[in-house]
Amino acid sequence: MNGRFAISMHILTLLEQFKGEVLSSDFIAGSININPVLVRKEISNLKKHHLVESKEGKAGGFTLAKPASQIMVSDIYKAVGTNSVLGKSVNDPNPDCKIGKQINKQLNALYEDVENAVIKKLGNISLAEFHKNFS
Amino acid sequence: MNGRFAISMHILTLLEQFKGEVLSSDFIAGSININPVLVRKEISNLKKHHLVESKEGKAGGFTLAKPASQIMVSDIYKAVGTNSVLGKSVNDPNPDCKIGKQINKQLNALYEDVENAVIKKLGNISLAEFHKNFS
DNA sequence: CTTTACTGTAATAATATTGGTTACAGTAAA
DNA sequence: TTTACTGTAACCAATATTATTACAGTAAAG
Repeated sequence: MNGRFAISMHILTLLEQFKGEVLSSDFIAGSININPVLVRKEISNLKKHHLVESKEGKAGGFTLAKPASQIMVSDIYKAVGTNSVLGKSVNDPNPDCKIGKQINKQLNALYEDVENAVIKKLGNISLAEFHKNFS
Repeated sequence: MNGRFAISMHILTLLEQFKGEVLSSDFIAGSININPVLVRKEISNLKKHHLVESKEGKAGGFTLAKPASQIMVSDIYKAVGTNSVLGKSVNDPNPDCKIGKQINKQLNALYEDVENAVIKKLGNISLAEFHKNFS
């Protein structure tokens, strides 16, 4: 995976920290230390998954779409949802080989198992709980 | 993660399938459909972790270093051990922000938790069991 | 109604990571 | 001493990721 999960977590934790306020992409980018456009792109995705709401125009910006207690870290993980935990099985193995012929299917089954374990684990933690760790 | 875990799984499953025989990197590469040098590179790592043994010279090649029943998929995962399941927290966040200052520490704790869940899951499956799925 | 401070998004450039290839020294069987 | 391998280094190509620029659209505030 890439750094997108970390960015989404950072964004959402910030929004919880400043709940009640509307945060601009510039402000958020300043905390993460990345380009504001990346923040807007990432939030565009979080909006699609109903985790964040935005307001356009002057004094516009972002807020959480629902209470942090109702956002599970697994929701964030699924929203970011890039590639699998164990990587991709991008190879195009030899179909004339018994192992090559079936390896992708078997690996994908394994990947799915692990993915579910991860989601279960992250489903135990809400954004509110994650945020409580910040002293 | 990248495709290295898939490659290692493929290599080890092949070695189990042809146990008793010594497989060359050319043969293995033919099944995976990648370059033989990549196979040797990946096996170089598996050797370091005592999962594979090699024999140099003519008629040389590779074999499993121990019975497949004694190799857990978690061992393979740990051997490949590239980056974390949830990605990296490569950002260099703003230390003047309460969230930015602590986010990496908090994310790393989360990552470790998830990593352990994955290892636990993969610790239930041996290479022998994985190989049994191939009909 | 125009200025200001924002979002939204496309297009592109820079950088990092990953995978592929060539080359060749070293080894051991035949 | 030839042959068929491993072991690695060095380099190149392909791909993925992240950063930047640019600008249209929106809404509050004067």
